[in-house]
Amino acid sequence: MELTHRVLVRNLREHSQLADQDVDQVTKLSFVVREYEPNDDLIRQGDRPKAAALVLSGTVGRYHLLGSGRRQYLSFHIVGDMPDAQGLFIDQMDHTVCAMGHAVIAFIPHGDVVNAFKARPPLGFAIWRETLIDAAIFREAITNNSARPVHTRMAHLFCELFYRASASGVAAQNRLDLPLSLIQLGEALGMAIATVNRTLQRLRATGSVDFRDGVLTIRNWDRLAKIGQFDPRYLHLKKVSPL
Amino acid sequence: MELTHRVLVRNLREHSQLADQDVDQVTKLSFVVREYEPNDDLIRQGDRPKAAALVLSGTVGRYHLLGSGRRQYLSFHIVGDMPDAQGLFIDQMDHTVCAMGHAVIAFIPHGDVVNAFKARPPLGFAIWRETLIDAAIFREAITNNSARPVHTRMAHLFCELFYRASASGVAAQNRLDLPLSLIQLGEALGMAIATVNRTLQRLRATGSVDFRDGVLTIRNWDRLAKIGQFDPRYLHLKKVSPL
DNA sequence: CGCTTTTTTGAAGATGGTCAATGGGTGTGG
DNA sequence: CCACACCCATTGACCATCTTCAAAAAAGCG
Repeated sequence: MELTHRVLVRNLREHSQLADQDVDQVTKLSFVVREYEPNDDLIRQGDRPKAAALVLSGTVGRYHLLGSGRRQYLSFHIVGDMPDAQGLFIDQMDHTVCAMGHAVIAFIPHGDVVNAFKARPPLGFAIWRETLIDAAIFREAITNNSARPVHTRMAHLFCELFYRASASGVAAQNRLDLPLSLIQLGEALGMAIATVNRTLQRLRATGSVDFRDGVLTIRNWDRLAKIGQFDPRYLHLKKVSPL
Repeated sequence: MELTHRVLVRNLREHSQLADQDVDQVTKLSFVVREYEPNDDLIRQGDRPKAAALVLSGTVGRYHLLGSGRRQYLSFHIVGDMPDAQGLFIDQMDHTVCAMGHAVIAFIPHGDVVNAFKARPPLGFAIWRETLIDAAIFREAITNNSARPVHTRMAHLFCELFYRASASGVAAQNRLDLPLSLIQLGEALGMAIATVNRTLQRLRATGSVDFRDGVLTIRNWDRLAKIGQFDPRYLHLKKVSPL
């Protein structure tokens, strides 16, 4: 089985049951692989994509571009995620998907995916579930950015990213590659850079996390989860216990 | 055709093409209708619903409950919306759905819906699209609450609600029933009540909108849309031009 | 090495939050 | 019918947080 197919199956199984026939169906999907450098856009706001992106490695982000030129990052994605699965049934992109660090992406033609659904509805439901979990992540981001103080907000984001990475098996022990600048972190959390920096220092001082040079290090998961008021149920993943 | 079926078909057609067979399939869905008073919860965080809610009349909202007891409203829904369509493929609710004003809701068993998908995939795709538009609304809320100053933020929410209501045909001319208190408005926009009140006054002073006693009145749509930096494309609806 | 970009720090200023008090409206019970 | 209670809206004053601005230090990069 091709890497692309393995990655997709593995990811869908983090939240859905797949029968052997579903897996067979996945292996019939065609695709092309492309590589991206940091800050490259994969799909732009306004585009009408004909293929769905699947992250094979690296980190990608989605963002809205505001009139002022500022970006609002909406979510971040790692191996196995399909950051633009919504493009399957929504013609025009309302946001942009970009590579945060170096990233390898497989593109699967929409037609192939839709045919797979018709042949194996449960496979369609699994991908549908994927988009629904996506929505749950957005909801949490609304709450996070609207109702939580800055240190809680940042801790929550770190928890989410580390938890999801653990579920995908890409978090080595207590470390995670997270190729973000403080500016980008601020554009995700709705804070000014100065605040990002100072908040980061406060969190560091609690001994729960460290984030520097694009690497997130978890020093005390329980403490971090507490600071971030993190309850992973909204991610709807099968049980994982980071650390 | 029953009211429930008509409402659903009408709403799906705001964004999707339905063939006659799809409509036939819709009429086979069974349902029960229930009424709710303001502030009643329809489905709670943690529930595992067995039926999907369809709004027949009134306004419902979705919210996260925070540790402090504060709510964060995530979105509001009107006739035709299925505020918990996600429950179809996600077992446990990660938020609560409640009636904002008096509301009439039809509940359609999940089994019926899934069978309909299998019989008519395009119908499934239409409902899938519905959930994807939902996600687009959440994304916009992230940006709205994270990156826009309070008056823009409030104007944007008013634009969205009025625009969607126009598309559904429930906005009478330039007025819309919006049974929200200032507290709830604040819990949606992430502002303190005092700020909500003062922001409302500022907007009123621009002559673009008025919101009082649960009624939203649009006085100058273009001006409001400009203040709110509102671009309706993210709603993915067929063309509508309010006013 | 010089250049750019990012991180760090400081200080001033503004926006919005908190707190507290007032008033209007509605519903209930005496 | 009035008194009271309660909820919601309104307003003012004060204060905290975060933003903005500016500048220095540190880190990549040709």
